[in-house]
Amino acid sequence: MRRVLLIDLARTSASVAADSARLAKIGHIAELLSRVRPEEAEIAIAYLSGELPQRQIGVGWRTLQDLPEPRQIASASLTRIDDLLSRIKAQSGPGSQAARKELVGELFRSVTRQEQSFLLRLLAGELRQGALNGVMVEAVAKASGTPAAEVRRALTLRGWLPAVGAAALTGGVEALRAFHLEVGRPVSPMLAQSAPNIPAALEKLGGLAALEWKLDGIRVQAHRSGSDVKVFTRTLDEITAQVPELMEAVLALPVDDIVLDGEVIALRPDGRPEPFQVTASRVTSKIDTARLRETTPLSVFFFDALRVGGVDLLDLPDSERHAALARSVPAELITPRLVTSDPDEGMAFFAEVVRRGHEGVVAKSPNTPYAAGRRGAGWVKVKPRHTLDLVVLAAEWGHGRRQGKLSNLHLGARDPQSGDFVMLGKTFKGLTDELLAWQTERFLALADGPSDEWVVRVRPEMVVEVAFDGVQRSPRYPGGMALRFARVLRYRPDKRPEDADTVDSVRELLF
DNA sequence: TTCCGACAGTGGGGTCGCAAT
DNA sequence: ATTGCGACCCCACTATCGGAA
Repeated sequence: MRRVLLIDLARTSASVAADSARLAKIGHIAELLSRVRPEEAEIAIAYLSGELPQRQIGVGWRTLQDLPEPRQIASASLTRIDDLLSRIKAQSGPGSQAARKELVGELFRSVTRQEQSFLLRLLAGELRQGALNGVMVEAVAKASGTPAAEVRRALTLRGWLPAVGAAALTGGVEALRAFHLEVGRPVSPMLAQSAPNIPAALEKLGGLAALEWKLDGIRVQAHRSGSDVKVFTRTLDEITAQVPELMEAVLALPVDDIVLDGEVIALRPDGRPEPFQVTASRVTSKIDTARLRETTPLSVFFFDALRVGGVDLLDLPDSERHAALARSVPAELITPRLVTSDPDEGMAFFAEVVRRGHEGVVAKSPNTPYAAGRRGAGWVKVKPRHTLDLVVLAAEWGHGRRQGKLSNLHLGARDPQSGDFVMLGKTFKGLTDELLAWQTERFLALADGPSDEWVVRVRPEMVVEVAFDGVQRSPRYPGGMALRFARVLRYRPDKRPEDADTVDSVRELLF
């Protein structure tokens, strides 16, 4: 059988994009995977799910501009492309950006137009074929003749689908079952769905739930084997060196073979949380950590135990994992928690958490095992929600399925002194297709002032009700503040711009 | 037949490190 | 010294498909 080349992936990707049915997408990918050589399976799975074996190679939209003309004959092998991407990633030091650009040029010169299109979307991180990890799990299962649940389980434990998929294709279900939690290698973290309030969250979980403080910090997964500690983020990147406080806390535990899940956060001396920006800055700074921990110390709160004393706990229910956590970690390092089925008790807990300045509450089903991905809504987060009536100052043309529609709105609050509007951020969220069509027409009619290729400025007449999580300090916007996670609730045709909320009322929410 | 869980897509603000200017 | 880019922290919401009910 002919060797699978890059052009075959590009064609498969085009077929996947052309069919909207998920089963058809899975069929196209599985067909290709069944033909790929074992030594190139990992590359094929990575590319077709929008990832690179190198993860990141330091190439973004800017480096991908002004690409050379394609060649006519497709011949590029997956191994050759993979080698080139590794060389691109390896560039560093002075001259590296020019060298990367040169190698990217070499890469694109060596492939056809269809391959260029595929590589461009792949490297830009926008495959837009309607298939990523979720579809690829099913495709791997189909091509390897293994149950999707086994693929999913191995993915949770290994955290990297191309490796799991390659193992399934060569070794079948036995190879999948050989994946275990490995201390020092991060597992895919369990994520939460959301609910508007505590009663809704309790109902989603079937009545009884463990409620925990939701801290606005950085998710951490801590692994300890003997005196060796490693700490990983939600995307499985290692940050051990940036969080010495966490390392020391884990080393002080009485158990030396342990994997914990939790959150690091910078707290003020009075125990209230610093703004998220402070925690994020502290955790990402790699220079002078010793001095930073004096000025901005980190606290850690664990909420789950994946392994204690050499025993894996992932498949146990939450209540048992938490009991194991409580036995091996001192109480002051455990996220405060209340088990209840009483909505009133739950709402009082929520109110108290918010009063203390924290982000909200995560409700957890006591029966749920630790699982990333599709195994139901075991965790549900609840956060308070603010709303404002703001004025649309401009709108940006959308991309992809929003092409040709005005999508992203510039939002302004009224300045009572000047009578002008002060921009507080943008949002594209909460808009239905119907609303997108309507606002495109409406804003083109309101167009006014200097518009460019992307931004259409409009007369400040439309009032829109916006929900958001909070107000943060901004170095970018003129008022010095910006909305966090803004989304549209509805337009307010009954309101005039003079009725919109003022910058002063927004400033009151900034602390 | 209808309902609902899971996915993919569409982008948001902020900060860092690094290389180029 | 400043600016631009890439990467990665945090993330909400809608449309769609297809299995569950």
